[in-house]
Amino acid sequence: MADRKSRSPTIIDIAAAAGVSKSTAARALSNAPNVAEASRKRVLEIAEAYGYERNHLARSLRSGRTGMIGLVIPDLANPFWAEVARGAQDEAARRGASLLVFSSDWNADREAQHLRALRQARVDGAIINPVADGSDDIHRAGLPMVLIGSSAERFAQLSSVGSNIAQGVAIGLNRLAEFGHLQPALLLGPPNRLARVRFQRVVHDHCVARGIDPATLPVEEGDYTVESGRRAMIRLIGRAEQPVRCVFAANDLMALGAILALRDLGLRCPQDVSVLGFDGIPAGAYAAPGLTTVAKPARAIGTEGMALLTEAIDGTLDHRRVLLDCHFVERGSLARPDHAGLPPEMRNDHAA
Amino acid sequence: MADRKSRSPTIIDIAAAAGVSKSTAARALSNAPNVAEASRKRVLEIAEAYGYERNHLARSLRSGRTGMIGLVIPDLANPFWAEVARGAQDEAARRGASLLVFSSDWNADREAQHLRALRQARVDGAIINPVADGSDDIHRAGLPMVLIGSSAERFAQLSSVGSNIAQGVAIGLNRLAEFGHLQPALLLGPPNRLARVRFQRVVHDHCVARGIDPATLPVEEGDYTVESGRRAMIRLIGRAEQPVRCVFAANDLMALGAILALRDLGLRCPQDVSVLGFDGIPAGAYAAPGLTTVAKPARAIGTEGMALLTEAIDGTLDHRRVLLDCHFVERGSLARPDHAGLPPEMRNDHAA
DNA sequence: CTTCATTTTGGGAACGTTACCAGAGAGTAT
DNA sequence: ATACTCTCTGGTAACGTTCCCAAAATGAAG
Repeated sequence: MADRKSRSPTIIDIAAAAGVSKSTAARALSNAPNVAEASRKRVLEIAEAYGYERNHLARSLRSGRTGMIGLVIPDLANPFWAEVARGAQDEAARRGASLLVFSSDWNADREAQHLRALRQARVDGAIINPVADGSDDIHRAGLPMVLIGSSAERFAQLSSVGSNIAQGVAIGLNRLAEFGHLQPALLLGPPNRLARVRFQRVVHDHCVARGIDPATLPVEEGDYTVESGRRAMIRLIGRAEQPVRCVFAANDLMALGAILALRDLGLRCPQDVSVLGFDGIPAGAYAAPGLTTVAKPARAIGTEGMALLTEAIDGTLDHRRVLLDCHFVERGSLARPDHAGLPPEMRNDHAA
Repeated sequence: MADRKSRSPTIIDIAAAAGVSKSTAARALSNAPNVAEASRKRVLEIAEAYGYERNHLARSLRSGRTGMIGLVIPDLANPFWAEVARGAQDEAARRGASLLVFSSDWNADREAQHLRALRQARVDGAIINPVADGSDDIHRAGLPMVLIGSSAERFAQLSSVGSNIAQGVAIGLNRLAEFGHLQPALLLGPPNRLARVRFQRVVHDHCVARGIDPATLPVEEGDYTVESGRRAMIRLIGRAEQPVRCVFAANDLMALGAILALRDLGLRCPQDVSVLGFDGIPAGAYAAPGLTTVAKPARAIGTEGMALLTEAIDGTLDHRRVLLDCHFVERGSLARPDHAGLPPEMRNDHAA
C-alpha cells in the first residue's frame, strides 16, 4: 500500500491519508507546537506505514538551509587531512549535517572551482584550508566559513582553527631537554615557505626563553619528504664542527628519513642520535625505532572547525582564532646520550 | 548593481534585466537549442554581470537530479579508504558531481543511519562498502548503487568493484619464486573472517597450480595489526621444524610487524628473511627496509566505482562485477636467500 | 448565552527552477 | 495571397516543502 504509484509518497499523500491538511501534516512531522496530540499521532503512524521520507530538497529550497557543509582540503588521501576530514565528518553527523568533501591539491584554480560548486550546492557553510594567495576568491565566496590549518594566518579577519605550533615546539624542546639534549639540530622545510618561517621563529623564541643561544643549533633543510630528510641527516652528520646527538625535524616524514639515514650510516637511534618529529602521522609508529613526535591535533581541528562553523552559520560567532594544543607521542626514538657507543672524539659532555 | 536587494539574483531578475521571459533565460543559461543567438548572448552577459548563480536546489527539485553522490566507507581516516574516497571524488569532480562522504566504522547501525541521510539528501546514487550482514538495509535503500571492496561478495545481485585478489596473490607468489622462495610462510588474519578465507583459498589454488603442496607452507595468524604481525613472526621463527626464509603476509601492517620482529630477533631483512606484504599502504615505504608489497588498486576502485555508478544512474548498467588488478611494489624487503649470514643449522638449500 | 482568549486547522503563497504547450514571427513553396 | 514549416518565445504548471494568515473549533469566564 505504500507506493501505489511507484513514486515515493509526499507530504500531501500522508495528509490525505490521515485526513488532515498538508499544513497540519507538516507541523506534525516537524514536531512543531500547536498540533493536537491525536492528529500528530495519526500523521506519524501513517507516515511510518507509508515509509514517508521528507524531501530534503524541497525543505531546503523553502527554508534556505540545506544541512550540508562543504569541506575543502588539499588532499583527502593525505593522512593528516584525512584525519581532519574524519573529525569534521563526525561532528557534522552529530549535528545532523552532511559533509561535501573536495580536494584542492594546493591548486588555486581547483580551489576556486570547488568553492563555486559549494555555493551552487547551497551549502550552509564551509570549512576551508585556503590555498589561494589573493584573498579574493575566499572572500568572494559569500558564505559562512571557517578556515583551518596554518595558511589561515593569511586571512586574519576570518575565524579559524589551527594547531598551536608554539606550544607544540615548547613540549618538544622541554622533553628533549629532559633527555639532556639542549641544542638539537633542526631539520627545516624549504626557505621562504610560511610553515618553515613559523616553525623556526617559534624554536628561536623558545630557545631564547630557555636561555639557549639559537645560533648554536645546527640547521639543515629539506622539502618535507622522506628522501630530503635522509639527505639532510647525512649532511648534518658530515659536518665537522660538532657531533650531532639529537635532531628535531619540522615534520614526521623528514624525521623518518633521518632515521633511515642513521641506519645507513651505522649510527644507532636513539642511543647515538635521538630523533624527534612533528606531525603525528600513523606511519611513524611502524618505523624502527618508532618515531617519537609532537602530534598535531588533526581530528580535533576538524571537530572544532565544525563547531565554530555552526556558530558562524547561526550568526553567534564573532571573530575567533582557535589554537589547539599538540601532544607528545613517545615511541622510542629519543634517549639520553649513550657515550659508550661512540668513539671518544664524538663524545659530547655538556648534557646534564 | 549586482545585488540591489542584498539577495542573490534569481533567473527572474536576469530575465527581466535582459528583457526576455524566464523561459528564454533558462534556455540560454542551460545552453539548450532553440534560442536566438542574440538573446543567448544578452542573457549570458547579464548573468555574468549580475554574478548570477543557478540555484541547484530548485533545479534538483524540478528535475529530480541533484548531482550529488553518496560514499559510505568504513573509515575515512584509514589510508586505504581515504585513497578510495579520493579516487571517487576525483571522478565525481570530472563528471561535475559532488561527493557526500560518510564513515560507518564497520557498524551496521551507523551504516543504516547514513543510508537514510543519503536518501533524504536525494543523492543520485551511492557507492558503498557494505557492513550489514542482513542484506535488507542495503536493498531497502532504493537508489542506484555500486558496492566496493571485498564484502561486496555477499550481495551477488548488485554491481560491484573490488581488487583482484587472485591476480594479486599470483603476482606475489611469482615474484617470490623468482627470488627463490617457493614455500613462503603465511601470515594470515583471524580465522572465520571472510578476508582470511579468501586469501588463503587463493594462495592454496595458486600453489596447487604451481605444483607446490600447500600443506608445506607454515602458517601463523594475527588480527591485521602491527603488533599481531610481530608476535606471529616471533612464533614462526621459534618453530623448530624448518627455518623460515620468507613470509607472505595477508596485509601490510602485519608485514611491518614481521619486519620489526626480525630486527628484534637479530635477523636481517631481507638477507636472512624476506617479507612480502599485501595492501600497498604508504607507511610501508618508510620502514627499514622498505616493505615490498602487492598493492591493491585503491584509488582505481574509487574512480571505477564512480564510473559504474554513473552508468547505473543512467540505467545503462546491467549487472557487472569488476575486479581491478593489483600491482607489485618493489621496495627492498625481498632478496635471494643469503646463506652466508646464517648459522649452518639454519641454512636451507632447496631454493633455486 | 455571549464574549474573549487560546489552541488547532486549512488554504494559499512562496522558494527558484525546468517542462510543456501554444502562439508569434519569419521564411519558403505553392 | 495562402498554406505550410521552421525557429523562437512567453505563459503556466509543476516539483515538495514551509511560512503566514485567517478561519474554525475549543474552552473558560462573564
